[in-house]
Amino acid sequence: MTDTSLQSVLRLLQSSQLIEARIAGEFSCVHGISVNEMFLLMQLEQAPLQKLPRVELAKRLNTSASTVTRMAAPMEKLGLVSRQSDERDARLAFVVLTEAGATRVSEARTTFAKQAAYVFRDRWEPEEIKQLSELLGRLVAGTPGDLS
Amino acid sequence: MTDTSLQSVLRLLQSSQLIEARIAGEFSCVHGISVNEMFLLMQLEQAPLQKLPRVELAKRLNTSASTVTRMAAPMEKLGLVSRQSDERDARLAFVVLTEAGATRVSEARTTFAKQAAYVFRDRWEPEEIKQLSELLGRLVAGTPGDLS
DNA sequence: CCGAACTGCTTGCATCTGCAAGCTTAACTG
DNA sequence: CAGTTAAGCTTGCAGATGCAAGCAGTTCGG
Repeated sequence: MTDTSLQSVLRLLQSSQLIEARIAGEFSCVHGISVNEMFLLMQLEQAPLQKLPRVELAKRLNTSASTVTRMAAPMEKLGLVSRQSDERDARLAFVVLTEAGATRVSEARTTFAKQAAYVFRDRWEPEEIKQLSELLGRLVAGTPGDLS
Repeated sequence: MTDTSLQSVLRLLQSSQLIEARIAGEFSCVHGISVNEMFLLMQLEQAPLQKLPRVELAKRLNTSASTVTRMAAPMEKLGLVSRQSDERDARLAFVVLTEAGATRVSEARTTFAKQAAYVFRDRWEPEEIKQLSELLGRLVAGTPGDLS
């Protein structure tokens, strides 16, 4: 008799790997950015002023500050984000979404949505996808970086 | 108006990151192996003869052959798996689950199950967890490495 | 029987990531 | 006000991973 929670988490991690592997290659070829880079842009897009301090961004992406530093550098060269410091607190270095970044993330989301739809192609009723979305929503609810 | 498939996949990837981050540290401290190493052992455990060729193992773990080679090496030194070649086909190098490996994966699964249960602590009805498990089951169904 | 194509595995290289240490700046304490 | 502590960011180092190349062994076609 297998534990239900165990089975859920196993399947969750496994399906996540599966989907990412299926999506990642084509996605980055089309848009020149990785899925994680899109996530970064989406976090900025969602922020009130389209900008966030690096530490805050790290929390929302479930990653470390050093990773954010290293992700932002090449994206800055591409002009997708820019750097901005705070007048009050000279320690803060905001990552700011540029217009080019906003355009890019919009295009990327479209591609991503198509790939997501393909994951559920046939065999899935709209109602079931909605159900899955709501259940997963409870797992991410209340976390700092809740997209969607 | 957000697309439901998009939302589902976003939440799926995000919750996967979240859960892995929450679980990984304690897990590897307790058992001396990573979650991915446990997955490798579980694949062997599930195989008919508790052994698999490296390429097959790679497919089931959704990873590359080189990763399997590099994961197996240290685990062999720990005595959790051993290497065995095929009499008929000298190219094949099976990864074989040892008794020590079987013991370890059993212990690890127990810890993992506790951590999985903790993910759903309060706010989740057993029925909901089951529902989530079944929906995710449809995503992994038919894939070569379906655990659970 | 022999060469060509293929399969399974390993290894060099590049990339991504986290941790710990270090730097700069801010806040707190006596 | 000075010294200490803390916060934000970056960087050196180590570990994990994928791709492409290379090697060994098998299979297929003539």
